[in-house]
Formats: sequence, structure tokens, C-alpha cells
Amino acid sequence: MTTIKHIAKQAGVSVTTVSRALNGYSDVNAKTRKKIEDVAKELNYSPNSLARSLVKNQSETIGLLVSGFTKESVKDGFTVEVMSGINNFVAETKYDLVLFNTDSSKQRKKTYTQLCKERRVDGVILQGIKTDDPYLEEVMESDIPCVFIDIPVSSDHVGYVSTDNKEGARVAVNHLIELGHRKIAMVNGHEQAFVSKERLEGYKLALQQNNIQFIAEYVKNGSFIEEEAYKQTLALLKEQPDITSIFCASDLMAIGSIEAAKELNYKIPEDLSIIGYDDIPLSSYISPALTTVSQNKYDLGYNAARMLTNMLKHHQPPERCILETELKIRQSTSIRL
Amino acid sequence: MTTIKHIAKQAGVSVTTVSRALNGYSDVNAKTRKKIEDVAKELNYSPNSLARSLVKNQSETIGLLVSGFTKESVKDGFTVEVMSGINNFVAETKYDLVLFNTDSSKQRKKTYTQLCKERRVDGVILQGIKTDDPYLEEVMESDIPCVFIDIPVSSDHVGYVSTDNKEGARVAVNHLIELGHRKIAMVNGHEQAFVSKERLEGYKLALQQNNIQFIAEYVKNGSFIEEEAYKQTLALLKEQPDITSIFCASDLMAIGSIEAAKELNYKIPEDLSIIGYDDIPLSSYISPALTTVSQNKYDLGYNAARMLTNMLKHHQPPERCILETELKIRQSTSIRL
DNA sequence: TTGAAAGCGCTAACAG
DNA sequence: CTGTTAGCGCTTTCAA
Repeated sequence: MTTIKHIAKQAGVSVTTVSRALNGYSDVNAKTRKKIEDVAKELNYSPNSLARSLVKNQSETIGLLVSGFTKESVKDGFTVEVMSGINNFVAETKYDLVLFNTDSSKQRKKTYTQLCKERRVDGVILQGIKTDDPYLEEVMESDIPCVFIDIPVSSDHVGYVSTDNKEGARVAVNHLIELGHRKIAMVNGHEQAFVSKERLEGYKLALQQNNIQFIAEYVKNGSFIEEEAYKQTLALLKEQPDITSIFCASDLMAIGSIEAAKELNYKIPEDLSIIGYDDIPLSSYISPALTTVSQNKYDLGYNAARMLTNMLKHHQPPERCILETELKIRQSTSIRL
Repeated sequence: MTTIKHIAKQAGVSVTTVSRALNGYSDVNAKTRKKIEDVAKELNYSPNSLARSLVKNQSETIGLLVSGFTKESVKDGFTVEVMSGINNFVAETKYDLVLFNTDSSKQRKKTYTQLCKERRVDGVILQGIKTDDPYLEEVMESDIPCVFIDIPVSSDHVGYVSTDNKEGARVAVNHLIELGHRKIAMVNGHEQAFVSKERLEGYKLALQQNNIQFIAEYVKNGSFIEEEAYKQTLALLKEQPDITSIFCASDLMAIGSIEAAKELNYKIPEDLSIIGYDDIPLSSYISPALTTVSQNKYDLGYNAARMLTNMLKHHQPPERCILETELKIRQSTSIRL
């Protein structure tokens, strides 16, 4: 493995000069530079980024912390699409991405902040974390620049990007109301998700704006899991047979709900309208095609990366960025008959 | 940021001792060790992996090179599922994953070997690369331990993991033949994919084993793109109206084919049987549910990671690993009427 | 059981 | 424009 030392020797100059030449400093004689570059090429030189990082005290890496990157979650294209947005932005920069896995057994031994500090990542993007995750506090207490995805928390070194969950939910439920529905149930995620909290608020708001009474029994938690939503919907439809529509806090859960409804011989959308959230690839392919609140997951990731690199490169303060959602009306919702 | 120097000072020992204590060497007095550990905790010490990597000349990182991690390819859960397998295995090891993006504009400036060498990754996993990609040769010429996914190339420092594509294709086509089909078309990927080559061989083999003449005009390339497969199938069905079934080299392309067939008022599977390859999440949700050759994508990734870490940790020679596929019979194929 | 010293490959004052 | 020197934080002989 050739180093600048080798180059220096071969080119008959000092390592300093080699360093400067190779880093494009202006105070190097054109001939010397040429000579050095030639030797570098000849010796097939690759700079050692570890050494550089050590002295410059920055690694030009961004840590990526995702839970949701498990075997099961692949079906739900959400996490992945966000990652793809992050990846694509980062690809245009000098940074590389280091993937930390949140579902690992490393977990017990090392916290994520430890992982980040050891690897000396310049910043970190965090996705899919629960509100009660201890890591949340860890990050806030550390001083690593950070962007959260879908967690509206910020400080002088952490920003976030999210979508307008409350408004998205409100629009979805309002859509059902406009279709004539009054008995609208909700299958939510879980208590430890910010988005669930916000979507529930949106649900309540839509009801309230239309003078519909909120009924606690109409709301179940499906933990963002298809199978769990299936079970909850089964229970829901049995306990509350008069409901005519369900707002699900994720498409995957909506799929579970549809299965449950079909199982109980509901026709969708004739007997029961179902609306999802996310607009994952699956949702337009299932039958009936799912009406859903579309989130631009790619942009979520892309913006997170953009914001973080802004903080890193230009020392800009963290942003708080909220993206719009869009209601995609397809075949799973219809006028109440 | 506290370093071992600080700890040494505070604990009244030398940095050497601190290093040894913290790394669990046996030749350090129990009391001294305790003291050092306490101070480390008190000072909230995190080791600097960059410094360690520099001196030990290994970074404990694995490079991950994927093309196919773009916005478009998210729908096709393939890449992602492989990555999830890699990620899950690696999570149990001391290694972290560094993501290199193949579709970047960095591309023009730096080759991937350069990227890998600069970052000093200990090894690399490579997926979704074309047979004519210059990086293939670069890797072979370098001496970085490497595992290819779906590229059956090996040397003393590179192994691969793939599935039995020829056999998978053979079984798929044979299934159609058993259903009574004789006029079987194929929508393949492209010339620069190993798997395409192998699947074509399997297709031919099945025909040959059943004394069916191979007809070149029955084979089109869809580049693994849904839209392209749609177009090719449209052309195919017009040019060769007597075909009764199509074997597609990917599920995404099968979906394109189905759309095309529907467009031309073919009923599936009554008028036309279509079989896919991959078994992506979508395939069981579309209608009709897709008969397909199922690959264990997760295992593909998991094994790649396992093989690579074996090479790195135990200096084992690279393996060549071929996984089995499984025909999943669903609703898109039926007896020729 | 401990410490001194050298060095991993690189950058960055500073001096010339 | 170029070189000398010091040092980033850590590990590793070697000697005590």
C-alpha cells in the first residue's frame, strides 16, 4: 500500500509538498505538482481516509440509524424508500453512509451514541425510533449533528423532517365524511409513535369540525403490523357492527383490515370504506386499490440528508421541515349506501 | 472528547496500561483495571475507532456496493431484501456497513475500488452489477476480499452467492409444459446480466428435454423494467399470436406483461399463462396472483455477509454458494385450454 | 505488571 | 514555493 511517504521519496520532495499537491493547494509549483501526480498514479496511490480523518477530526461519514430494516418490514416499502432518498442525496456529496442496525444484539452492549462516537460520524440521520427510546435522549445530550425523520424534536444540533400527519389524517377522515360516513373507526399504530399521536389528532379534528362525536371504542391500535391490524379489525367489526368506514394509520394495516373485513363478508367499498396511510407500492396493486394518504417518502429521506449536510458543511442551524401529503383516492372508499 | 491520555493522567498510569486495560488484556492488575474503567466511565470515554483502525490497519467495516437502490427500484423489493439479510447478519458482528452508491456522480470521479481503498474497508459485498461493468475487473485485480451476489465469478479473494438460475428457469418452463403449453415465450432481462444468461439456458433446457423447438423470435429482452416488459410483450403478442404462455425473468416484468396482455384482452390465465421470477412481495397481491420462481433474497444477503466475515475473521478461502429456488404456483398459470 | 518510545498515514503551523 | 516539525489517538514492541 503506497503512502505519501513513498511518493515523496520517489518524487524527491517532502511529504508536505505531496500532501499539498494532491489536495490541490495553490502554493505548489506546476512542475512539482505534475511530477507528484505522475508518481502517485504510477504507484497506484490511494489516500488513507482514516489517517486524514484522524488528524482533521472529521470522518466525512454520516451515520444512518434505522429500526425498520428487518426481514418483515421489507414488504412495507416505507423505510426503504426513505433510505433511497437519503442515499441518493448523499451520493452527490463527499460523505458516505455508515449503516447502524437498531435491531441488533450489539444493542445490549453498546448504545447508538457510543457507536456513532466510536466511528466518529460527522452527523446522523435517525428513523423509525419510538418516542420512549432512550436513544432519543442520548442524542439530545450528545452534540452530534442530527436529523430525525418523523420525530418533531429539535435543539441547537438536531433538526427534523416529517410530514403534516395531523392534516393528512384530517383530510383522509374528511374525505370519508364527505362520502356520507359518520361512523368512522380508526386503526392506529401505537402509543410510542409520534405520527400515531398526530394522526389521531387529525382524526379527532375532522370529526369535531363536522360535529361528529368522538367515540373511544372506535379506535384500536394495530402497532403498524398487518397481522395485528387484521385481528383488531376483526374485533372492531364485531364489537361495533354499525361502523361504515375505517381510517388506518398505515397501508400495511389497511391491508390487514381489508382481509379482516373480507373474512367477515364485508364488501369493500360497498359495505365498508377503508382508507390507508403512506401510499406504499403495494397499495395500488391490491384489490380494491387502496385509497390512501400519500407521503413522499423519498423526499423525506432526501431532505433529511440535505438538511444534515447543510448543517455539517455550512454550519447552518438545524431546520424543521414539514412536507405536504396528498390524498390518493382509489377504489377502497365510496359513498355510504 | 476524552482520550486515553486523559484517562491515563487521571488514573495516574501510562497510556499503555489504559489501552491494555480497556482492551481486556490479562496482564493488568485487577485494581488498576478497575480504577481505569471507573475513570473511563466517569470521563464518558469513547474509543476513537479511526485511530485504532489506522494503527491496526483494519477498519472493521464492510463496503456495500449496490446499484438498484434507486427511487424506481424500491417497488421491486429485491435489492432491499438482500440488503436486509446482509444488514442482519452484520449486526451480529463487530463490523459496520459502509454504503457506496453506484448510481452516483462520484462515479465519474472515483472508481469503486478507489472508494473502497480510501475508506479502508476490510471487505466488500457487491450486488446488481452488470457483466461488462469495469468494476468487476477492478475488484478482481485488487486484493480486497469480496463476495459477489448473483455473479458467478471467483478468485483467491472473491467468492459469490447466487441461486440456481438455470434450474429455476427450467422448473418454471417445465411447469408450463406440464400444463400442456408448447408455445412458450420468454421475456428476459438483458445481455449484461449473468442471471439472464442462465435463465435463458434453463428455458432452452426445458424445451429441449421435452422435444420442443427453440424459437428465437419467442424471446425478448425487457431489461428487468416493468414498462419495457410491457412494451415487449405487446410486440410479442402481436408478432406471435399463437403463443399460450410467457416466462418472465422477473416478477416486475411479469407485472408489465400481464398489463400488456390485459390491454390486448387476453384473459389470464385462461388465454395466456404468465410466470415470473423472484417472488417479490407484490407478486402475491396482484391479481391474478403470480406464479413465480421464489428466490430467498434474504438468505442471499445473509449468506454473502456470512461468507465475507468468514474470509475476514478466519482467513478462510472464499466460498461459492448456490441456493435453491422454489416454484410457487399461484393463479397466473393454468392448463392450456 | 507497568511504562517509554516508536509509529500507523496524514495535515498543519511555521520557518525559510 | 518547499521542508521541518509536531501531533491526531491509538497499539505494540521492548525493557524494566
